[in-house]
Amino acid sequence: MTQLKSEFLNILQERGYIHQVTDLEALDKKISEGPISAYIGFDCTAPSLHVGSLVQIMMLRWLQKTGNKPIVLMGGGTSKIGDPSGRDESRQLMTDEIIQNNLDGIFTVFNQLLEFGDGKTDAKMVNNDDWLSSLSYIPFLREIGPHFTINRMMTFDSVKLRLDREQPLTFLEFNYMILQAYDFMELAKRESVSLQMGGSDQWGNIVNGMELARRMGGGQLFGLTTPLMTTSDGKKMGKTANGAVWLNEAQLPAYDYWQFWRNTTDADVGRFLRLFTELPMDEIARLEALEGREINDAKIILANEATKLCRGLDAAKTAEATAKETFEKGGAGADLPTINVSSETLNAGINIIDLFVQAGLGSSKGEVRRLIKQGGAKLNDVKVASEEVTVAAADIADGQIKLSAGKKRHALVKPE
RNA sequence: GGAGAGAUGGCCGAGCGGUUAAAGGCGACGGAUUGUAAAUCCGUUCUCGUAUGAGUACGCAGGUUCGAAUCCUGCUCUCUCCA
Repeated sequence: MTQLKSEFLNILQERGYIHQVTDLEALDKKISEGPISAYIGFDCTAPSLHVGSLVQIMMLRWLQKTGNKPIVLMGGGTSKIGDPSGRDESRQLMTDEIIQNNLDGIFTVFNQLLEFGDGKTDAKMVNNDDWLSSLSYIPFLREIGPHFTINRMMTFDSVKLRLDREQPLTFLEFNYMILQAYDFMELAKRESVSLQMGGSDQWGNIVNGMELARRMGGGQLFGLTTPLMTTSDGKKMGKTANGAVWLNEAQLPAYDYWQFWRNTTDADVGRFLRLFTELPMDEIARLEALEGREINDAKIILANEATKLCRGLDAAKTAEATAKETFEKGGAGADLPTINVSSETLNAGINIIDLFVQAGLGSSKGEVRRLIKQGGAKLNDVKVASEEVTVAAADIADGQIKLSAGKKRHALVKPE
C-alpha cells in the first residue's frame, strides 16, 4: 500500500473503507495541503436510510473529524428520476410530497451523526432539486449533451447490466447518470467540492462527473468508493427478521438495531468494528482476536458502539440492558417491543393466537398456529401447549405478560 | 409497422385439460446442536377454521368444457428478430 500523508485517507485505508480511488496520490497530496470539501449523494427513496448507507456516512464523520468539510447531497431532484444502478426494474416514480417527506426523515440521521452549521468544518446539506428542477431542456442539452456519447454510456455497468439482462431501461433512467455528473460539477462550483464518495455501484456515475467537469474546464476532481457491504457468508448486508436495518428509530427501534449488530457473524466482527465504530485500531485488534464464546463480548461492544453513534448513548444502554435481562437471565427487558391491551380485554380473556398476531410475533393466525404446533411459542417462558389457550389477567406477572416466538423474538403485553 | 417468444406463489423455476394449493431450488420461520455466531441435520412455508372443510391464487377481461394455470378470443406489459 502506498504511504499516505493525509490523516483522512490513512484512516480510511486502514479501516477498510476504500474500494477504488481515482488518483490516490494526487488526492492525498491535495488533502494534506489543506482542508477540502467532499460530498456523498443520497437518494430520497425511503423515509430512512439503512445500514447499507452507513459506511458512507461514517466516511463523512471521519472527514469532519479530520478537519474537512462534509457536504450531504440530498437527491431531491434525482429521486424524481430514479437511479438504475444495480436494479433490474425501474423504480416507481415518487411524488414531490413523498420525496420531501423522505428527505426530512433521512436528515434526522445525518443530524445525529454529523455536526451541521456554518463553521469551517461544519457539515452542510444541499438538495440537488435546487438546481436540477429549474434546468431548461434545450440549453441543458446544448451545454452538457456534447460531452456524453451514447457509446460510452452504454459501457457503464448501470446501463450495460440492464441491457444484458434484457430488462428495459427507460430514457428517463438513462438520464440519471448525466444529472448526477452535473451535480458533481455544480457542487464543485457552488461549494468548492473536490471529492465525491459513494458506494462501489456509484463508480461510473462519479467518474462521469469528474470527466464532465474536466471537459468543461472545471479542473481535477476526485472520486472514491467503498466496497460493497456483504456479510462474510456472501449475503447482502442489512437484513433482520423484520426486513431492512433502518437507521431511523421510527423505522427500526433501538433494541432491534442493537440486536442486529449483536448477531453479527464471527467472521465479520473485526471488519464491522473498523467500519462502524470509532474505537482505536489496537482495541479492535484485541477484540477481533477473541475466540469461541468470548467473541460475544466483542459483539456486544460492537452493538453498543454502533447503537450509540446512530441512536445515542441512552438508547444503546437500554438496549444492552434489555438484551442482558432477556438472554442472559431469561427475563424480560424493558426495551422489548410492547403492546398495550385494555384491562377489559384481559379480564375477559383473549385467545393466544390473536394475542401473538397483535404483538407482531406472527403475520397471520396460521403462522402462529404453526409456531405453537412446532413448540416455538412461549407464554411467560412456558411453552404454549395448545392453540386454545386463553390469556387472561391471571397471566400478568410483574405488571406484564411476556410472549416469545422462538428464542430470539420476544414481546411484552401490558394492561392499560 | 411486420414476425415470433413470454407473463406461475417473497424470488428463481417446473407444469401445458382432471390425481395441482401447483414439483424443485432459494429465501424465511420453528426445532436439534451451540456461543443470541457460522456450518450441519429435522420440520414448516396462501388465508380462514379445532377439524372433515371452505375461500382465494398461475398478467387482465371474457369464452369453450362436467372440469382450465393448462384450450379459444380480446386487452395490457415485456423480450427477440425484421423494416
